[in-house]
Amino acid sequence: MTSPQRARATMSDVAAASGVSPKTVSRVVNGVGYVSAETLEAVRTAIDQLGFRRNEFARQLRQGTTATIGLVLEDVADPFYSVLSRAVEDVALAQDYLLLSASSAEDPTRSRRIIESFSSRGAAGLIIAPATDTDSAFLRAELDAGCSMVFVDRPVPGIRADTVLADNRGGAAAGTQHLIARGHRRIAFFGDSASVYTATERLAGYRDALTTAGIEHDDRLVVMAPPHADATAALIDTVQKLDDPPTAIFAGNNRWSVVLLRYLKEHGPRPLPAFLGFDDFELSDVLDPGITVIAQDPAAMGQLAAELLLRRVSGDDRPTQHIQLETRLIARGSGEIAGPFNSS
Amino acid sequence: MTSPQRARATMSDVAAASGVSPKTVSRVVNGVGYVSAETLEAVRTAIDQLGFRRNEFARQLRQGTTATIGLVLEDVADPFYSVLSRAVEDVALAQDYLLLSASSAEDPTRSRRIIESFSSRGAAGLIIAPATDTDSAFLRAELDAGCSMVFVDRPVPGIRADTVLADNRGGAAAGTQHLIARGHRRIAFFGDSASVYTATERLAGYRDALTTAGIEHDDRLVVMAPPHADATAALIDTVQKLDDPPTAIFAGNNRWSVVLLRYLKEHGPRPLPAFLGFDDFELSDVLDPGITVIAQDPAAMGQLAAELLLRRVSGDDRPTQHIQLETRLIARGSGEIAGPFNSS
DNA sequence: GTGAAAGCGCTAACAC
DNA sequence: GTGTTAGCGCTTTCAC
Repeated sequence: MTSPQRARATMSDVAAASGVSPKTVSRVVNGVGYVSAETLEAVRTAIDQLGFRRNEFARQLRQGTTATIGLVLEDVADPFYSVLSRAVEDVALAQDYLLLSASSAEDPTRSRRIIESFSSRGAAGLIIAPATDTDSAFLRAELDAGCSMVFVDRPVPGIRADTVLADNRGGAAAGTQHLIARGHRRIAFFGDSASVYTATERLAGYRDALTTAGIEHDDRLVVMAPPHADATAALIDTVQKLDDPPTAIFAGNNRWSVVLLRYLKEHGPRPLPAFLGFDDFELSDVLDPGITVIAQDPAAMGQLAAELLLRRVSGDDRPTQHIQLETRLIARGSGEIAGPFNSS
Repeated sequence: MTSPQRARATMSDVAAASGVSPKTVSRVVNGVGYVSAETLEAVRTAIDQLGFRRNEFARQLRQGTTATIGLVLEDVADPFYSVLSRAVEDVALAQDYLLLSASSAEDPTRSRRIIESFSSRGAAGLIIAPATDTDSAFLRAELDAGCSMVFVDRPVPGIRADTVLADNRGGAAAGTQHLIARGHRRIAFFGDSASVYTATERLAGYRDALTTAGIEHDDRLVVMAPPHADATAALIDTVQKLDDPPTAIFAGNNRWSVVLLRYLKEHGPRPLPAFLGFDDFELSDVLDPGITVIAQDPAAMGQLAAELLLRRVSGDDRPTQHIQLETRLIARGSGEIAGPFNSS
């Protein structure tokens, strides 16, 4: 049983032990300024002996800022965000920043609480995938207080800050067009709640493609709801049991893809309808047929956002940047099932 | 253009604005001690007006601790850990704790750096999925310095601290037994590097079951390697091309499951061998056949660890606890493919 | 119910 | 090259 040495050594302790002033210890610890090889050695020894570690609070209180950035997203357990999160972390750590992260769970109140905590803990900047209805006046106040922000995945209306977004509309249009080109005229679209930015953008892209192809819009083929609701089965059923059911399905995000694929396996019409999902996911290539997707690049999104933020934090005050990431269609089979009007 | 009010208001500012002393403001902010309704009102108004927010560093410098816990895991992008992470976060937030998290990437140096940062930022406690070869002397020093720790998924040899682990050995034995019962005698095992605790435990469970059934161990059927290596295809090939190839495959973790299933889809012998994976994963039920797994419960692991840690942090000093979570076999089809010696 | 004084551990500014 | 002084913003202690 070692007796726990409750009190951490301070710089003064180290200074006393090595016969120099606290300031010299500070110089050694931070590698700033000149220190003679001799005293350096003495101080280092004392540091090791006492197990000294710099007290970050004191340092930060003095300096007013921290090498910490905050990440707020909808749910770390969602693969899209967990990959993004890891990318942010890697950039942060490479520049000696630490990452605070939390899931807003799409709850504006929780989201605000998180942002306040991060901010009052001196996060130098924040990367935010804003929850729907995030209070923008509040965010603006934070921005004005000098807290840099980069928004990922979704913008906040009325907030001037850097954004890194995917080309949701263009990607969804390309996906829909892909299905149309294979003879589909009745294409169902399942997206998240209409209040979610990405969902609405993707729906718009879907509609763009239908319009371009001169296909009538049938609202009964469109479902906009959170995919984790228990009601999903009923929603899907309603669409599938139309007199004129869809011959192709477009899933608006990876959560919907999973729910729909599960449904199709159990209750799906045979032969299976064509299927295309927005956002790639693990095992999409292992399913049979492989799932055709409009792939986003969450790692790139996280990396770019982190780099942008860290530049801002270090004083870059160039005009607000809006980065749009291209999406990429990956054909694996499910989206290449021909529709009834296929003429090829 | 609102001019950014660079400096946040302090308690003194609020005190001055409302004509009281800083200490009274402190009482109001922290809801401690008695304050007359009148002054309370005045102080609150000043706080809102000035946009005051308590400076956590100063508070923490004074108090010596923070309502923050740190989480160190292998990789947040791994679904097992991302689910665990979310569970920890929910428990933490519910008790007004913030979560610092970082991925060790199985690198003991990175891991140590992360733990040091967390600790010197005053994390009240840490939840750690220790990287292999984590320096235990270092951890012990941290523990002695008063930083509570709970280890999840893996223990650290020689460290006395709470652990929350899955029944890796028992689960793997049950899985192997399941395959044996269906007539398999040649069962391949693909696990992570032998240096990884869970990998070795699961291998031991696999061997337990073979021994119990009186089946000879064939080391050529055992692969222990990190599943993200580029060499996986070659490793799998070697096993598959044995004169007497396996009729069943046991994947030692979800990363290996994905790699193996991808291989089997493309190059697998037909009919497919039986397949069983340790740890459940998304879409395991949507694949055809559904993938039989030994399911762990990462959310429960995270929740229990967080609750345990927060109790420790609040002064609970009962003896070290070791929680073992049962695993659960979920039969979905892939593990029920009969082997050549099936007699049922 | 409220205030004054001191100090947490560090570093910026300046002196030597 | 190294030391001194002062103070970051808060809370603890104790006095009123």
